[in-house]
Amino acid sequence: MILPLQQAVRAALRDTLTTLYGPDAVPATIVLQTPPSRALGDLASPCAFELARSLRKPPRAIAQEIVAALPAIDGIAKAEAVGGGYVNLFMDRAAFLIAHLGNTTSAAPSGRPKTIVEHTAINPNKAAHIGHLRNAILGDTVGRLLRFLGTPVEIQNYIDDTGVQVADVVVGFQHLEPRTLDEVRTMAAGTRFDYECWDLYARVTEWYQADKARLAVRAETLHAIEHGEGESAQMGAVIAEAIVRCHLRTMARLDIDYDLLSWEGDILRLQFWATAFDILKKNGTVYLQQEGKLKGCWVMEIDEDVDAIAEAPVPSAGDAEAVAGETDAEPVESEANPREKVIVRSNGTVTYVGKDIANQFWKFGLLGKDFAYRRFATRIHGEPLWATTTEGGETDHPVFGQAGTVINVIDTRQSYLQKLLKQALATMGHRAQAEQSIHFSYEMVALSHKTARELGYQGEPDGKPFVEVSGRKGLGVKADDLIDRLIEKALEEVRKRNPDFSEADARQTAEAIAVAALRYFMVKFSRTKIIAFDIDEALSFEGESGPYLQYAAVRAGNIFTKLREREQLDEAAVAAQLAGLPVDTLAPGEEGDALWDLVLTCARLDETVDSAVRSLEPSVLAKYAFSLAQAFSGFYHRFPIMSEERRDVRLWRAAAASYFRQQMIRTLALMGAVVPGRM
RNA sequence: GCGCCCGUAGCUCAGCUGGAUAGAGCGUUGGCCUCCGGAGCCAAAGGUCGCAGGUUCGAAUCCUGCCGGGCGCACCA
Repeated sequence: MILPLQQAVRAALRDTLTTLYGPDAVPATIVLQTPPSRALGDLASPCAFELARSLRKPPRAIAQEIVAALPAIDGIAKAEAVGGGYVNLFMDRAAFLIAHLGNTTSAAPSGRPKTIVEHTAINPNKAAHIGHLRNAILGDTVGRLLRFLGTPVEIQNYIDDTGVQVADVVVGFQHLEPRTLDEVRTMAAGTRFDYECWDLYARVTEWYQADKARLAVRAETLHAIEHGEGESAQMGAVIAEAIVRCHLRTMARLDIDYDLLSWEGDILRLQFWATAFDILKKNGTVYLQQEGKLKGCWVMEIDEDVDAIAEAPVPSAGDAEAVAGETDAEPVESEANPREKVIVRSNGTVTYVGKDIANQFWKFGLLGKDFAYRRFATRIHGEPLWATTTEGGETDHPVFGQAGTVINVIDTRQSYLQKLLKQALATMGHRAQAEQSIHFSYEMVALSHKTARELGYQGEPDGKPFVEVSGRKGLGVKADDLIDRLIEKALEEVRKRNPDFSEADARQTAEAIAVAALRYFMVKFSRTKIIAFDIDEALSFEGESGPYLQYAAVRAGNIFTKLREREQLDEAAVAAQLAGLPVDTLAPGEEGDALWDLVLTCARLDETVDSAVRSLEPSVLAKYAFSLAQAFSGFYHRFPIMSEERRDVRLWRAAAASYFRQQMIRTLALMGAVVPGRM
């Protein structure tokens, strides 16, 4: 909300500097910052420091000249030269609060093209775990942030239904259990099919390890699935679809859902790859290697300096899952010949990179082909969830794809391949799309040693600071287990504090708290930080946590509950009465500064979202949310409202509380959390 | 070997495009519930910002080189 004001201030400063010192002296960008305390002002410019050298004058003198020459700015009450040479500006407090209270209009729909955000993309062969939660929560939050700014967003979830991971579970059912297709169908209809597959998948991994020759079974099965042949393929389809529905249920618990599920099988069957392959061959990006160990493969040369293509990282699609290497990693490659990446194997099958290129082409509307679409399920708020399909489908589907920007949420271990993808796009002449292909990368979620031990993991003490989650080994915290434990813990607290709650109310409140706790936890670390997941830390509802944010908002709400009971005053009435009040309460001084500090913090939501989107860093919003709650909690304890006798003071304080509640509700909504009535 | 990421208080992390005494949570110590809910508030203790150079009026922040740790560099996804 103070963004427009900042623009006005910058413009005024620029004009003033030009008048005083000539156009050459004006810095390219006028830096504005926030003074460390409200008593020092609301906005500060250190421009006098920059000018000091060229003007050969002390910064303080320059600051004074600027202040004297600065024209009146709407919304700014006064300017001062402070300290060694800062130009500090003070806002008109009362006018600002009155103007912003109750104003929750977010950015108007911009004319910007659609942004596709692809996230989740869990292999449909087992239950979701905490690593997948980080992906989905980050992706969902980015989508919300973009929408807040008025950008049209399409959320996609890529389903790798034809990969080895599904094949492995098919192998498990066919060779370890063994089960018939019908038996698997029956199991798949159960509620915890994803958990059953979790265990089976781990057993299959052990089965392979016991005898490497068994890997041939996997190869056969994978081939059958890729070609849609026989019972293996049917079983794979049954498994994938059932597991996807499990994942959707899990994510829905966190208020995460999707516009479209794109199935890899459809990409294969519709031969999206063949189309992309033609283009790649035609311009030489991909060529047939005639000799060496890659003889017979279609390969792409790897440009070591891919970053030259664009600033932003890379695009992709595909599965965000790491497959733990089962053979020892062979680091260095052999000869010094240019490095090549296999796109089509010598047996004619396409690698992940190839499929990804085709998918990325489609997302930008560059493929000249489209999927058919079917209704797959009903979304959380009632709209249909669409899925791609190969043939038939329904005609009344929305337009999918054709985005201006594509953000793929995939963990950082895939950065190398994402780079290749981006390079491929650029090489094929789609520079703009290459630049708008953004790899939203984040570090993995591992387990703290303590939590790993609690899960029964007795690994060799390898000295590493954390234990890696591994779907293959079945080592990890399942998403639903974690959510259940969070709800359980929240329920205990809610019952203790609200013995009068009905069972349903208590349950609903506990769920809201659990969601806030989990989502805040996953978003509060910056993307580049490895989360060593610790169950006790995640279950904490104190300090920097989601429930702390909700609690602050609930308390603000309680104030208005009381005001309504005792004075028939609601938030709108408070806002309406401010205009005629004396403004002494807001005047500089202990209370005025504290109250104003809270108001100004509340006002920073818009610029915070802006900054979070520009840096693609949701933790910026989380940190803001926490500081917002802290600001209110401190204020709440220092300045009581109900017991304050002076009417004007009481109303100004109530106005600040109301503004806080409004902004905290919006902030939490951006993080997919709600504020319960009581907690 | 090459590439990317991390290294800030005992622990986990913030620190925006360089700027005013380096912040928070947890933990520790000590206070605060006849008064809008203690999932809270206040206070104290605790830091060579990995190391060394450089740029700058000014560096946790930018550049270079080291040191320590993680990840990646497959005809796997």
